[in-house]
Amino acid sequence: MATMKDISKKANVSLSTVSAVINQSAYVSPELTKRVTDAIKELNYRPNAVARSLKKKSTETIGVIVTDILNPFYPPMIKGIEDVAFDHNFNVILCNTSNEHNRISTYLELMLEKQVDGLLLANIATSADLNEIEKTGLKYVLINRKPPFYDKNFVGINNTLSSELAVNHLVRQGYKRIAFFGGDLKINTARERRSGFISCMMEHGLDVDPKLVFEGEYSLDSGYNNVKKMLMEVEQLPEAICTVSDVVAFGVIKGLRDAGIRVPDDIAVMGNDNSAFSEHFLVPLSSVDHSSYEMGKLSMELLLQVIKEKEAMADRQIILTPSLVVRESCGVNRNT
Amino acid sequence: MATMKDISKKANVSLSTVSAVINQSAYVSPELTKRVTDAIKELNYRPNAVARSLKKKSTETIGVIVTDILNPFYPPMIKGIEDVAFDHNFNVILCNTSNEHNRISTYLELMLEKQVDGLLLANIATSADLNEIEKTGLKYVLINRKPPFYDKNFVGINNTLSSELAVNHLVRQGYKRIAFFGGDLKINTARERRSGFISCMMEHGLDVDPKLVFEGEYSLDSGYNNVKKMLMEVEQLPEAICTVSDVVAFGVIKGLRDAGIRVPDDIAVMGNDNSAFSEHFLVPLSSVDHSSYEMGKLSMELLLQVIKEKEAMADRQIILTPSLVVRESCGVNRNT
DNA sequence: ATGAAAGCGCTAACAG
DNA sequence: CTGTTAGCGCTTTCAT
Repeated sequence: MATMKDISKKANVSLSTVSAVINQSAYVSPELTKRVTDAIKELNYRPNAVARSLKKKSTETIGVIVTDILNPFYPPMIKGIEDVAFDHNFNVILCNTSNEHNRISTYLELMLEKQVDGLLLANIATSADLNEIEKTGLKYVLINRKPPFYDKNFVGINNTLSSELAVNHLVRQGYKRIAFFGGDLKINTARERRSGFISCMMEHGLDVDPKLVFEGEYSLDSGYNNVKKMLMEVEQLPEAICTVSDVVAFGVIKGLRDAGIRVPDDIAVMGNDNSAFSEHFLVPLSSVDHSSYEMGKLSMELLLQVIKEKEAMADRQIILTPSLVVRESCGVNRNT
Repeated sequence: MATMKDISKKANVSLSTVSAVINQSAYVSPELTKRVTDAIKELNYRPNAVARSLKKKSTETIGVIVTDILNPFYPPMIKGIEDVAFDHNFNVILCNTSNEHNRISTYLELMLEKQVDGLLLANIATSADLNEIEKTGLKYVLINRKPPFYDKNFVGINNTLSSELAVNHLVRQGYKRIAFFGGDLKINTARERRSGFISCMMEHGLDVDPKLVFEGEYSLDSGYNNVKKMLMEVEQLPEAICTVSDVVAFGVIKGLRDAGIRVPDDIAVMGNDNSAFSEHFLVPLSSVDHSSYEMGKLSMELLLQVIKEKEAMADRQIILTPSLVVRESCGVNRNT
């Protein structure tokens, strides 16, 4: 690879002149400029970003840490991140922990060593994890989940509202006895969606049967297993099931099907997330869209601001508004 | 951030001693070693990978270029890549062209500047693209698709066989009049799958009606539109449809459904890819698994070898064997 | 076995 | 306006 030195020789100018034309950081006479650009072309010169980074202490690279790229929630988010990174000539180092929690420390160290300019982390839910992140001293923004009392840079979604949208739809469809298939209550999104469900039910003057409120995980298996459990333990089945996320809804529908229960004819099922595939699922899933592409985009834009700002800027929490997506899994309005 | 210099001062040893203990590149007396490691801990020192890279001319970073991370084909592949990268302390810079073909040049330049140790590129199908890649002088391996006459490092799948598996299954189910919904014939995978289909049909002594062989793209819309076309143009519908990929099959099934044609009762549909959601699709899709996770893994392993080898090593083409996955979309055996 | 010093390719004072 | 020079943080001969 040609270096700046090669260019300076070829063009018969000094190093700083070469640097000046490359970075347009100072006026250079048209003549010298041409000599330099010609030499660059001739030698097919490309600046060495590693050397530049060493000097400038900035790599124009950020790290993105996600738990499982196989989860359909992530690809749109990553695309959003990558799109704005690309527009700003930043690169994205992808770190996929594959749900192995201990990988995160290793990634954090690697990112530190590689001198990334910042970090984007999806689904950090515990103070312990947050601590590790803080210890790196890197700039960062959290996405989607957040640890207790977290009040720094964040972009997420109004989870309470997402449940309300779901319940309202179900109620409008005429369902009254509604179950909730939730997630891990250690995670704020699961807590908020659950409480949004309960309060909205009360708002409608509807009972929530404690036997019909399940905890679980954000996984298909969790939905499937909780259906089994419900079928065993509950004598009077619900008319509708409100789930904490689409993947859970997928599991629920599978479980119901396996038990010979039709969706939506016998029981309606509502998702939450609107993941890529819900539209094409066994039974097209009504859901609540969280626009994870937008989340990715906004989080990267926020991070970029944080990075550019020399002085620490005020932290910001961006909360997106979810929107209802009606498909087939909750049937047709019963009232009409 | 603490630097090696800080450590050397604190531990009262020379820079080279510090370097030696960090890299275990030379014997250092236990005593000095301890002084150094203590200092490292005390100052919470992390080596600066940028500086190291500048010196060593290697970044332990590779670039991965894909066309669209939203395509369910990619996440498993990327996961495979990332998993082996992680095991070797490599990082992955993700480049998502979002199907904007011109983005690829920009990414290539960025990767060059960032001095990545190598490149993994999925779905490079033209000689023009290949040329651009070659011009960078970077080490690379191609995944899945390949340009005409390409005989360098590659990991892909036996596309001919994938069609044969599909046809054999369909024939075994008793179908005789079988359509083929293909892809863009400029792409080798589409060509190979198509010719695999035709030759396997002939092998079985079955006619292939030219009106029942469609070109298209690897997209849902393509499948959908070709169904419409078929419905308009063909008087006698096929008993089964063999598709070039799952997304096409998705479109086909949607199109058939919209026309009131049931799958598999009226027409059977076979996928090819076995993408993540096929199992949960409207009608669970029978398909041919390409194990894209494995492809990702193997390609990264191959690239790592290429990078480690000082002398150019012989190029290698790894062709994986697909396997049949039977679900519901091709119905139950008609012969029994 | 340890240390001194040169240099990776670039940027940014500073001088002229 | 252009050139000289001193590093950025690290590795690696080469002496000692």
